[in-house]
Amino acid sequence: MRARDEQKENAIRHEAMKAVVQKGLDGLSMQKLAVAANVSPATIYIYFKDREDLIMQLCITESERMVTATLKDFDPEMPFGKGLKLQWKNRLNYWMKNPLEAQFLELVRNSQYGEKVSKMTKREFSAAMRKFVLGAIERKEMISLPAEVYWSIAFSPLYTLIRFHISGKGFHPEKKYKLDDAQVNKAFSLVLKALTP
Amino acid sequence: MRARDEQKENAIRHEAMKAVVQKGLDGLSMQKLAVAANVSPATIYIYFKDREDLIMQLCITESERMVTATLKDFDPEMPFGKGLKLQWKNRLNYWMKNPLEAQFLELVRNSQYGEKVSKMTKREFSAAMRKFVLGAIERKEMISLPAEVYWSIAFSPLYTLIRFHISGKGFHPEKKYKLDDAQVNKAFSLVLKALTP
DNA sequence: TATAAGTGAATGAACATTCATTTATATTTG
DNA sequence: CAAATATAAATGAATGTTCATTCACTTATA
Repeated sequence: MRARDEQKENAIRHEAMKAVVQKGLDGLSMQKLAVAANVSPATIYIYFKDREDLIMQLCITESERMVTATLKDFDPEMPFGKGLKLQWKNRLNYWMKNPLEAQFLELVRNSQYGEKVSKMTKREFSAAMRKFVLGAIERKEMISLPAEVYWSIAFSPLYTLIRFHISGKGFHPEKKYKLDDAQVNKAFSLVLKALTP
Repeated sequence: MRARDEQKENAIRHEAMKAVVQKGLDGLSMQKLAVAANVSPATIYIYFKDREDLIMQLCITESERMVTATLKDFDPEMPFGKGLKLQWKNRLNYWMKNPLEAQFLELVRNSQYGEKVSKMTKREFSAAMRKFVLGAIERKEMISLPAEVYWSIAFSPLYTLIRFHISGKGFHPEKKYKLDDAQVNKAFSLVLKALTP
């Protein structure tokens, strides 16, 4: 028996994400992907059932990596301020170190496959987040809020800043926008001010 | 001379946005669009140069409608709290009354056409926003912040809540999420708390 | 030597766009 | 006012391209 060449699968996965991020989901052509990954189109179908399966497998792998990165050193029993800060750090870190993968995930989530992807979300993850928030409310470290309102205040400013950074486009058209620690810390302190009693 | 049938153009525009929102940008097929709008494929090319022009024209028309809606009753010299509240109201209103159009714009902005679209953004609009914020800082009604950090706190929670509402998916998988006035007001008050000295 | 990896060429469907005509109507002409 | 004409709207079929996927075959190796 001949063994699978792991490098081939890696090349396919990497070039597929690159194509999607650079040219949109419909820019992912199986024939062009084969050329980019230096394999035959038929080879892709050894590793993936079809085009949709390829996209879904990439999502599954990357979602898991992202969840793992996001939960690094995190404990749902942490004090609120410390836990939220760690969440910001982990999420920011994942984006900065994996911009291609993070953008790929975001693109697919905003696409017609968004439904399918959201069904693969880890239970473990939302459970930890829920426990963290409920504990914080109980201990009066945080005000009581509907989960969606909490999330919108706690994390959407961070993701908005990250998107500004990745695109390089802020509100000063002449120069490239760059997110720095000072801005992250400032935004975080405002969010904390909003969420604490 | 034969006059153009305005209803045909409207049908094309409407069905195009519907297709994009329902099936993604690559789900917009000119031949299927012709069937949906009840015209010949060739007719579409009377009104629009090509597929990309169609998408861009839709963006231009809708961006203008959105800017107009957002600036309704707004004056950059308004007191900060009042002005920000009106902004929230106008933006929320536009989304609730034009979910199809708003989702279309968002989808195209997140796509490979995003670059092109952002170049069409109204000067008038950003000028008004800048004046509003600078005035508020000057009068000490708002803390001084980099524009991007300000925007991320001031508006991204609103858009996040709107996206929850439109998708119907919040953090309770069993029931449909619905954004109500109480939640908007709560989120707004937290944002205001974060941004005021 | 058996088996699965890997291939290049082929297939048929869907795609954006064009073209040779036909159709409706605003304007001109009698 | 009515018939003729000019003009652009509107069309269905056709064009050439690109697409995802398959298949008969070759290659590497356990």
